[in-house]
Amino acid sequence: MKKNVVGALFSFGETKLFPHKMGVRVLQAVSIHHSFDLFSVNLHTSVSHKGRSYFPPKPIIFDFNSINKVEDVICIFRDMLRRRPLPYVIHFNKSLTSVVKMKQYSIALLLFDEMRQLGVPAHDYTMNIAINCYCLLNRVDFGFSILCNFFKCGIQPNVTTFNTLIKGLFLEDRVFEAEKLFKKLLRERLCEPNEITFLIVVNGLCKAGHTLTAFDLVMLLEKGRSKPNVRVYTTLIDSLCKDRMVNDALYLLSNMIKEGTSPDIITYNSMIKGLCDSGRFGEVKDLLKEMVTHKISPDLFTFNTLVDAFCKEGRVEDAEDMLEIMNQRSISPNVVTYNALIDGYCLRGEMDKARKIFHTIL
DNA sequence: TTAGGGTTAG
Repeated sequence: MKKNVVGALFSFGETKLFPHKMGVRVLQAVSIHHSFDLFSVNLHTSVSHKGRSYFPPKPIIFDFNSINKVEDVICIFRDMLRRRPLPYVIHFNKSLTSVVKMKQYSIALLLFDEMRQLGVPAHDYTMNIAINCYCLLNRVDFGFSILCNFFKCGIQPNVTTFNTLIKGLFLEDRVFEAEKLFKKLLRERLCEPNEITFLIVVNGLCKAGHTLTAFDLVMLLEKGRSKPNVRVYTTLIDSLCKDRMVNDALYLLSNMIKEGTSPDIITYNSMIKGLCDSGRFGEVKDLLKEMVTHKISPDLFTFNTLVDAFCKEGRVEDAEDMLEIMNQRSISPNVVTYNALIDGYCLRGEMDKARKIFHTIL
C-alpha cells in the first residue's frame, strides 16, 4: 500500500490529534507513590552484542488482570516510563489494555500520549489500542488521524487497524462510510480481511437495520474462500429474528449446518428468542431437543428467554417450572429472571406474588 | 492472553 494513496484516502482535514487532553486532569491528581515491589524483576545482567556490552530491559512479570484500580495501572505505567532502558513495548501495551478493559478510554489515550512524548517507539499494537479508544469514545475521525501517524512512523496498518476503524464508523452510525471502507479494503487489497472483519461488518449492518444487506454478504461469503463462522451466522440469525423474519433465520440455521458450521449455544438462544417472540412454542420445543442431540445444554440466557416468553403469554406457572429445572441444573436465576417473573405476575394483577419475588431479591 | 468479535428483561 502506498503512503500517498492512503494518506489521501483517510484525510479528514486538520483534526486535532489529542482531544482527550481537554478537560481531563484525572491523571495529575493520581498519587505517584508506588513501590517497586509490585514488580517481579529478574537480575539485570549484561550481555555482549556485537562486541558491546548491552543491558536488556528488565523483564517485567506483572499480571495486569489482577489489578482493578486504574490508579494502580497509571502508577505502574509511569514507573515503566521512568526506567532506562525502557521496558519492552509489550508491557506498555498490556497496561493500556488493562485501562481499556476498565472502560477508561480517555485515560488510556492520555497514557498513550505520555508514551509518545517520552519517546517510546511507535508500535502498531499500541496505535491500534489508541484507535480503538477513540472509536469507543465515538471519535472515529481521531482514529483516522492515528492512521495517518502509522505512515509518518513508517508502520504498516494491519487488519486490526481497519477492523477497528470500520467498527468505529458503525458505532457512529456512519454506515455508508463503513461499507465504503470495507469495500475499499477488498478492492484495493489494503489488507487481507479476516473473520473478525466480516463479523464487524455483518454486525454493523444488522444493528443499523440493514439486515438484508448483511444477509447478501453472508450468502456471498458462503460461495467464496472465507466461509462465515458461527459468530457471523449467529449475528445474522439474531437480527433476522429481531426483524421478525423467523423463517429466514430458520433457513440460515439449517444452511449453516449444511455448510459445515455448527451452531453453538448463542445461535440457539437467538433462534429460541425469535420463535418465542412469534409464539411458535412448538418449534422451540423441537429446537431444545435438537440442542440435546448436538450436546449443547441450555444456559441462563436460554432459561431467561423462556421464562420471559411464558410470562408474557400469561403462563407464569410454566415460567415457575423453568425455575425448578434451573434449580435442578444448578443454574442460578439472576435479575433478568426475576424481572421477567415480576412482570409476569404484574400482568396478571397478582401483585402479592410479584411483591414476594421482589422481596426474595432484596 | 499484546490490538479488533455474536445472545436474555425494562
